[in-house]
Amino acid sequence: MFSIGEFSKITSLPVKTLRFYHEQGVLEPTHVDVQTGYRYYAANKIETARIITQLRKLDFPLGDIVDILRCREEEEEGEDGDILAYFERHLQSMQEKVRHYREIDRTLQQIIAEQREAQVAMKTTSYEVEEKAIDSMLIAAVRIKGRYSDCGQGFSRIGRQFGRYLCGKPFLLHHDAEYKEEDADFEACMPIRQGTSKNGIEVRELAGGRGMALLHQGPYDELGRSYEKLLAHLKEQAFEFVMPTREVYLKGPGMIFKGNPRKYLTEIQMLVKE
Amino acid sequence: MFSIGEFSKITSLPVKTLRFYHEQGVLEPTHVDVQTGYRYYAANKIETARIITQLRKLDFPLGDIVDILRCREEEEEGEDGDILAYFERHLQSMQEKVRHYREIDRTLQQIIAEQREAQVAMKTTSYEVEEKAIDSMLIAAVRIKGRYSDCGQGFSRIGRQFGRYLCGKPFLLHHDAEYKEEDADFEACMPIRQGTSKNGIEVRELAGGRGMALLHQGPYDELGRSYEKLLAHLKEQAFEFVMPTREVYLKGPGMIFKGNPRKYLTEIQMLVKE
DNA sequence: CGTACGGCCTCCAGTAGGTGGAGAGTCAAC
DNA sequence: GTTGACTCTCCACCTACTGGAGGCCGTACG
Repeated sequence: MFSIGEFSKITSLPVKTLRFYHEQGVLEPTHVDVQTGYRYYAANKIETARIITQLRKLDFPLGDIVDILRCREEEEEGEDGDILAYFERHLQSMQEKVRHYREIDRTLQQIIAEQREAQVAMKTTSYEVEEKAIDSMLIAAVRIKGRYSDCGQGFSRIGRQFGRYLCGKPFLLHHDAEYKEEDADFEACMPIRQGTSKNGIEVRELAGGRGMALLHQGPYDELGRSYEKLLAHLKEQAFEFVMPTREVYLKGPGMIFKGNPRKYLTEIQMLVKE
Repeated sequence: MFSIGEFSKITSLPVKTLRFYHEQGVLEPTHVDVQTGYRYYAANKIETARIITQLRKLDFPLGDIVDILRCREEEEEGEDGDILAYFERHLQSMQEKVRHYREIDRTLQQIIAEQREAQVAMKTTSYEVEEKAIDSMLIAAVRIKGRYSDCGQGFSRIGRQFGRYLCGKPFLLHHDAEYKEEDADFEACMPIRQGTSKNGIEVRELAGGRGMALLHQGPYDELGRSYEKLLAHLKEQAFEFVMPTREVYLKGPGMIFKGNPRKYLTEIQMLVKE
């Protein structure tokens, strides 16, 4: 018979925990001194303690452990208990947790990447028209005819469908030559690594080329000023641009923080004829 | 200004939770009536509530949320806070959890598979010598010279190293022609899907062939009887066997339950010359 | 005028699996 | 006999809520 301290050293379970297990009926001492209340454990309890430790490492709830231990005792007499059922049920819930935390993990990574890119863009930026080569890319696109404010629904549909294949910033393709409030014709697009058209989302290769780009910092309703600046520059240099034009949302309202509109960053890109 | 009930409907946070958030200083009402104690929330609190909900969905602790919200308020004045640090730290702990639960998941699957196979073996078994073709297989093996009781260490070393690539029951290869107590020469082996030799564990292809096998039910110290039976059978049929012989542990003491030794199942296999 | 109802309040308890501490009793050795 | 190590019980604390009791306030109905 071991005192609680000795038994604690043998099983490497804290004394407090042993007392708690006694209270919960998970691991009862072999004998309790009626006078002093001292707990004493026989050697065969070591095996029980080992089993409990193993099951706890697998995150079994104490209640289940009690049941499983009871099953085990019955099983000694021959019949194969339904311990397996406990394990299968538990496996289910563990897989559930894996899914849950993986989902969170994925979302966090996305948020962090977004935030970091935005910070970099914030620092290395000059707000002047610059020429840049625009690569062709695979995109998922939803064509919308209506108001620009409806573009959010397009993006979230793409996000739901292709969430894990996204590989760049969302952007709009404008198919209207002039600004339209009510009946605009545009596409909400996201670059993706792979995928095929489905559920009204078109996946296609978007051609690149020689482009002129201007970064716009500030709220979206001030984009007009930047368009003006970019168009003026193109006219000055005698470039002719091709439709559609692109509006890339480098930093906008995040999925958690709306942020300060004065800090939103948008790049206007136009491909030019060579 | 909304009463707590109205605000609850807007934010889909239970009234109880709103009161709790007030108490914790996460989401304070705009105004509290001094007479009645009634809480009243202004419209701008809806956004705060949304952020809290989002962060809670990502399993952020309330304490962190308080800090993050404070950061956000400071950030309105311009400086980019260290919110990112919170996200990164949280990402770490979420990845930790994914690893943790994946590990549990893997172990549970293994236990369940083991248990199930053992049950099947238990039912379909005849305890007579039978001829069976033994396929060649890739194995991880640790050679041990000493006592048979040391084989457990070999298995656990292999388990740690190749845990996720295991694809069959553990077995021993006996290199001694006769039984030795003290100075036995044997290998602890596990079939694996892939891998290369390292850390004193040899990975190699183990040849198959025509074999004779006998199932043994009961504790290991009674294996001698089954060896006797198998050898008698071989002599009777004028077979000549080749070394090493194999002892496959179909059901033994599990990693959780030691189980009843009377129910242990071991298959003795010997390859014969043709 | 009395009361039933809905909304709101505070305070207390409980969840899972322990951990930490206070204050008091017990054991074995010197 | 005393010291120091050991053990006991009881209570509080952790997270993020949830549930319930008992009570206040204003309004509608009989």
